[in-house]
Amino acid sequence: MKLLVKPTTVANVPKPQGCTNFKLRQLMRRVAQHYDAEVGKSGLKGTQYSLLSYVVKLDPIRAVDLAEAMRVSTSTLSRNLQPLIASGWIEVNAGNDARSRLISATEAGQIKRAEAQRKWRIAQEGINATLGAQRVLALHALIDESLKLLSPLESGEDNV
Amino acid sequence: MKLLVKPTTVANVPKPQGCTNFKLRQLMRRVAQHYDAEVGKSGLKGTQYSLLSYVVKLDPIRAVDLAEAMRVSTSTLSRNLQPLIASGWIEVNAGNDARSRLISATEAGQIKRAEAQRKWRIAQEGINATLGAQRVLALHALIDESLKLLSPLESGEDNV
DNA sequence: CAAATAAACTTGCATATGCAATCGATGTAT
DNA sequence: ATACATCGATTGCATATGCAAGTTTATTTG
Repeated sequence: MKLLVKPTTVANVPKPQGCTNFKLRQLMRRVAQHYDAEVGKSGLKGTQYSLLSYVVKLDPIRAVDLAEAMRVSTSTLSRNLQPLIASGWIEVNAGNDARSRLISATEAGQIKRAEAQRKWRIAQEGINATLGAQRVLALHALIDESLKLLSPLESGEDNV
Repeated sequence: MKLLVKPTTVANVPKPQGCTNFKLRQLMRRVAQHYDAEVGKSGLKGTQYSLLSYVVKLDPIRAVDLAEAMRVSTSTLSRNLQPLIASGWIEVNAGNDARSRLISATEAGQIKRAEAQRKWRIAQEGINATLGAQRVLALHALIDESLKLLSPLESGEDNV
């Protein structure tokens, strides 16, 4: 009996070939270009759109919390905020604590975000069309699962 | 009749939620950290390991061709080569053409690559273990398919 | 209360990334 | 042959990214 596809048992999974890191970067670069081409029409890079969107959604929020939500280092966040502050779309006000500050979206920022969101949707639908919704769904699911497995958002880690 | 799972027909695929661009970047950052932690022990960043590996494999190769193979812009490549040249792992020699140059790995570069590869393997196996080989395989396949669909490597585009 | 710790940000350093412009070398068409 | 287009590579500009170290403020401890 000749099987076209080997029966997949736990011990029978072929080893992945190639470097996950490199493959991810490759796709990320290509995808970023696609989004930038569309979202860029609003004056925002794709990354800036993501950041502004998170601020709008979580407004007002501390830098640490925003960094954790976006899973980016605080140092990166600190710097990535600058262009948006300079453009007047985001502002930083005093927090309860004298060391922390609260990040908010300005009036102009919310408007800009809404404008960019329309471009984003076009870009996203382009991806959905090119890759097929099914594939995009699978990719999203795989990414979400992988992130969970890789960084178990330590919350119940009181074990000492 | 109540279906637990909707039958999936072409017109019945739910729209993907969230931003593919952002999700990809999130995972890429996390994965890069994982590889850097291990490969870094050899003195190479994950990205530098990828670059050096490509040079070793395609040696000797022109910058344009290397950039296309790695799907990175020539400007990025031009700069990313610098640290490796400075470290003496890669060298650039004259090409046939007076404008082009040929990139090669030095003796030291090949040794360094072999050393880094051992670290890379550990990192990759860590990923395989954490995510599960099955999931990594699926992810790789999805990435490869997506790349093909997004950038049809124009080769047979002689239509004028 | 003073000293040691921890928390919240920021900064120096190094790298990654791409677009547009530039520069020199080739190739082509008239 | 000469003007124009192309190619191969680099550079200016702007952003993204993280680690480690530094600063200021708050909290915990002795």
